[in-house]
Amino acid sequence: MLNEKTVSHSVECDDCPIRHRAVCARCESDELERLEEIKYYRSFEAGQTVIWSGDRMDFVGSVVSGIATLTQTMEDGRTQMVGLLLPSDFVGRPGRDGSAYDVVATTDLVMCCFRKKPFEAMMERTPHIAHRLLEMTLDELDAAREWMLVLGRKTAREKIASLLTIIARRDASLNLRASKGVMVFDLPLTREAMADYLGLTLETVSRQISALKRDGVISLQGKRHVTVPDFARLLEEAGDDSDGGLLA
Amino acid sequence: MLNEKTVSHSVECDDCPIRHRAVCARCESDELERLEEIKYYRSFEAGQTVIWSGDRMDFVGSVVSGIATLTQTMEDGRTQMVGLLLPSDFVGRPGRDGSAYDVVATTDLVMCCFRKKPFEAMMERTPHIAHRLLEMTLDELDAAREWMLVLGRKTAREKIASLLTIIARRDASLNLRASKGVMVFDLPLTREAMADYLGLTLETVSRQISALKRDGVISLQGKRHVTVPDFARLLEEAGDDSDGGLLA
DNA sequence: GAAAATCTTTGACCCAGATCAAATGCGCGA
DNA sequence: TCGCGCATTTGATCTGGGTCAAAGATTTTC
Repeated sequence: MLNEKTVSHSVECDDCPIRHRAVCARCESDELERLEEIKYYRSFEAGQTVIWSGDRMDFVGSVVSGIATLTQTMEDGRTQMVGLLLPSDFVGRPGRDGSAYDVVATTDLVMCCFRKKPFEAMMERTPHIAHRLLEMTLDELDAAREWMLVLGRKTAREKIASLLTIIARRDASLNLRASKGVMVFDLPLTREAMADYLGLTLETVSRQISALKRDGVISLQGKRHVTVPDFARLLEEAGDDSDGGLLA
Repeated sequence: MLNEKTVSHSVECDDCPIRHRAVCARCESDELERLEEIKYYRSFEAGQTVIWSGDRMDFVGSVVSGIATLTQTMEDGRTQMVGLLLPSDFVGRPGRDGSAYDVVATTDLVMCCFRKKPFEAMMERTPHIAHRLLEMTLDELDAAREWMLVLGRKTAREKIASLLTIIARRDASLNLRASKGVMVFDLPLTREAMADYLGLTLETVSRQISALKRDGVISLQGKRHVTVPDFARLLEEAGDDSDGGLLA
């Protein structure tokens, strides 16, 4: 049941929902035209693996819509999520052949891809792309380091609150809303995926979510739809001082 | 007792010990000359703070010799190390004013610095620098993600073994030796610093080091000098399959 | 629309690592 | 050489989160 497909109907970059945030964000219209020549779309269904760790990767690309996860696995099966890929995030690494991680679509996913060689060549001639990619990579590095604090030093309750904080923030920024007061959003992850992100077991995730609900920090409609009555309270529970610091 | 000093005696880039690994690695000699005009050296003593989190940073630079740490601290004092800066590693972020982390010299430290504005301007005109910086940032991102697996999923014993693995590898690569068989090196970190890196307490670090010693995985001469009789055995203890994967 | 397959919650118990506390070095200045 | 300060080790005890087990919920399949 392999349902990945290469979509042929071309979409104009001008109308692209991630036009101003992706790796192409800084491109002038002539540069965009050349990118348009080498791009193609791929769709994946929820649950499908986009790339296996160790696989040879002959493309790079951006998430256009949907959500994917980057995961590392030890031989004995322990797994750790090391990245959450949201629309506009970049997948793949110029200058390296294999993927170090599994990339899995957690929702239906559309990606804007470029074959690696032509993209690398284009990057050489187009500082706007290289510059934007550096900026995005530095942001990801900050996010990864922020996450190291979560994994290394926070309690289970703080970890859950931290994850909710991130998802709420990203959802707000995607929908151009402010990150304060009452916030409402959907959890794009199963309890197990949350556990893999947080370095916990799924049972602990479930228990801590119940506890936050009991204490009025959040309320749930169904299993996935979350209401946060007071975002500042959630931040407190996450152990973050009001500043924040995670990338948008 | 502030003993930082700006060293004025200029050192030729050609003779620089990090010439071929730092952000300037790809530069041609004319580019190097222009870099040489805007560079200056700073020295720090062991224990000194190079930059405080939140400080305005008006320079960027490379570690020339010595070791520094990047750490994050929560209001209640919990701290997590998020990076270990070794010779050739880059400090600071073009395009951002403040530092997000504390940078502390753990040994005597020499840095090759550039004022941020001139460096950013130079980066615009010099793709070799931007390209190398992107490459280094991608490597750091890989290292950070590798570390997320350590923090999130490994046991205390595996964490210690993982840290020893990294230090042994980096030491070997710096001294152009192979990462196999018998390895000997110095620990550049106190037990407390190791605990901050690993998300453990210093007592647990001490106990696990004693256990590895008891089991013959390592032996110690003094508190800091380590002998690993069989590196493959140490890798096993770290839970890594033989491949490795951490950056050099 | 009933059965199957998932996903989620909850309970009981256990253990790895934290916490609290006390020695034991070890280097350094007077 | 002595004694003070600091890093480290080791012991005793506690606990947050893991493990094992069993019900619910919710969605999918036919």
